[in-house]
Amino acid sequence: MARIADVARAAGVSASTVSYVLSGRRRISAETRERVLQAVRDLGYTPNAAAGALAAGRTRTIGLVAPHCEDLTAAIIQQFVHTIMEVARGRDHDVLLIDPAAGSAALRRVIDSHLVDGVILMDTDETDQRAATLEESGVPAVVLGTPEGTDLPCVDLDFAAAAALAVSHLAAQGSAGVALMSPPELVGPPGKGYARHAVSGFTAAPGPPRTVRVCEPTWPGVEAWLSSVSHDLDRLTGVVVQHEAALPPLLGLLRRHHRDDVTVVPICPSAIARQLESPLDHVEIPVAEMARTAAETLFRQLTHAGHATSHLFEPHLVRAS
Amino acid sequence: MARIADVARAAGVSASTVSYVLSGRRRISAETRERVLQAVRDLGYTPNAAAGALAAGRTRTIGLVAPHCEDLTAAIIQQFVHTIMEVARGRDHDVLLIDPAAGSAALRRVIDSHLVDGVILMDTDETDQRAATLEESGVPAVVLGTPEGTDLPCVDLDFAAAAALAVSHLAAQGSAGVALMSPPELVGPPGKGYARHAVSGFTAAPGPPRTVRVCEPTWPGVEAWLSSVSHDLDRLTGVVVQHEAALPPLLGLLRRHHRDDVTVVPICPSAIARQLESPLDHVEIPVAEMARTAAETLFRQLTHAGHATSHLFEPHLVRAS
DNA sequence: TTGAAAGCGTTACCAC
DNA sequence: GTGGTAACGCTTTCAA
Repeated sequence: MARIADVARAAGVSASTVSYVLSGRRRISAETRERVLQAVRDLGYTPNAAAGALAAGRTRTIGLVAPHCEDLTAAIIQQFVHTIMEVARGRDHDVLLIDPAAGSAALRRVIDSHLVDGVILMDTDETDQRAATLEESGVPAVVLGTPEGTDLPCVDLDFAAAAALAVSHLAAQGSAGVALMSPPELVGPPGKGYARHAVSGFTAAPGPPRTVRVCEPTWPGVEAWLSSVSHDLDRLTGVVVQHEAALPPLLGLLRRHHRDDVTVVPICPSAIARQLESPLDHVEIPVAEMARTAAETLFRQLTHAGHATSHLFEPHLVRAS
Repeated sequence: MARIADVARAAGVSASTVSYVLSGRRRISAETRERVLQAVRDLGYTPNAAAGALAAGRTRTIGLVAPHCEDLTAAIIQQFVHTIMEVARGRDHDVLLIDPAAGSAALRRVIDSHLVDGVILMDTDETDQRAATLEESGVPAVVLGTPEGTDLPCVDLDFAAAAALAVSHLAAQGSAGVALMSPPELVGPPGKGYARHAVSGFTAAPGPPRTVRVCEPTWPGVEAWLSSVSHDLDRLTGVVVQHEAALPPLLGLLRRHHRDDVTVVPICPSAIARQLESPLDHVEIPVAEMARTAAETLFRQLTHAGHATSHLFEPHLVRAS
């Protein structure tokens, strides 16, 4: 494989000139540049990443801690990962996976060995050790979620507002009693911020009587959940669902029990709402936008070395078309 | 951050000794090793990955091309990715994501810049350009699926046998007419090998009358599919499903139409079969085992530099418990 | 059992 | 506008 010296020789210039042509960090005469680029093409030269990283002190790689899940949520995560990779590639960076199960140690190892220039941490807890580790390490980083006690830039949907929006949508339809179906991640410690935020937004919003219950994402789990909330409320007419994986069983069971008086408003990505048994009005989780924002917030730190800011997305209601 | 020279100084040895202690590639006296390790701990030394990669000519990183999907299949992919990462970490390697949408060019770039020591390519077509690129590049690699015209080691489930097994299971129950629900990926070019293999195994197996149709993974899509196959067959009593995302709508619609005379046998991971409306006998896709095998096949090439062999998994029927 | 030193292939500073 | 060259931090051969 050709090295930079080979290209330099072929083009009749020095190695540094080749480097500058390729990086564009120096003015090079048009003729010289053309000769160099021709030599690069002729020899099929591709710079050695390790050598570049060693010399320049940056790897052009970002680390990504993505959670591992077994249900419909996996599709969301993938969307996220994919979008982040898109942004990264657009800036000539690569993406290294960091094991979410390995916690702070994995982060420390990857950072200390200088494998990455920055990190995106998904799926943070309310008190997230990894976020603390990240902050203390000093690498550029962005977290998804709203962990407490960190100054790292966060990106998240405003889940309190999202739940409130769902309630007001149901209230406007004249709902008599509304239940929030929360994911098991609500219960901690450590709990997930988004679950807790949704509960507070749900509870605080004006409207009909309400109840909140956690649900297992299985058919029997949803069946049990339904009977619980039916006890909690005089009359159940609306369900706010913050638990994608439970949606197919919920819709199936409501239909089976002929409960078409119950309106379901999920808080979920539109891609998931579209795959359901019946199209539903929903509060959208703008996954791609959030991922893009997270990635761009990271790159802002990598390039301008400027301070990055958090971004809390406003929820929007998407009507079933 | 401490460098190897700092550790060497602190331990009163040379840098090479530190390197050897850490790599274990040379016998070191117990006392020296202890002193070195102590210094490593004291200074919090972590070797610089780029420097190591440059000097040793290997990155301890493997590349992974994982497909991007929007439905239930995403959970399978994640399981795969997660298992591969587990194996990689067990061998002190990291995993770099390679954009599946960027085709051969992405592979070439990653390989030519020596970002990775080997590659795992998922979701190959029957005639896969990327597999060809990979083979020609000469890097250690493993592909999932059975692309034609490559000598790269392949890992896959024997989908022909899997479909045949599903048919024989239905035949044993006295099924009168069986339909295969194929994924849209059946139609090419380029088509997916697994879809084509399933069709041939399905068709060739002895048993009741059969029909094969492709299905869109939506409720209307499945509705349309059901009416097509009902025309094809005198009497539909069994469905072999090679299309995870279509399972929830299929089960929902069969129930809605009170077709409990129809038995559904999916070819899918057990994790997915378990999340369904009703537990189903299914032909298992052993995702974790396949991922593990793929990763280990790659590492066999990385370490022994020996020739790796393909692995076609025998299908097994898993009964709903 | 250990050390010295020559690379590995870039980048970027300092000259010209 | 271009070239020389010293890093970057490690691995590994050669010598002792």
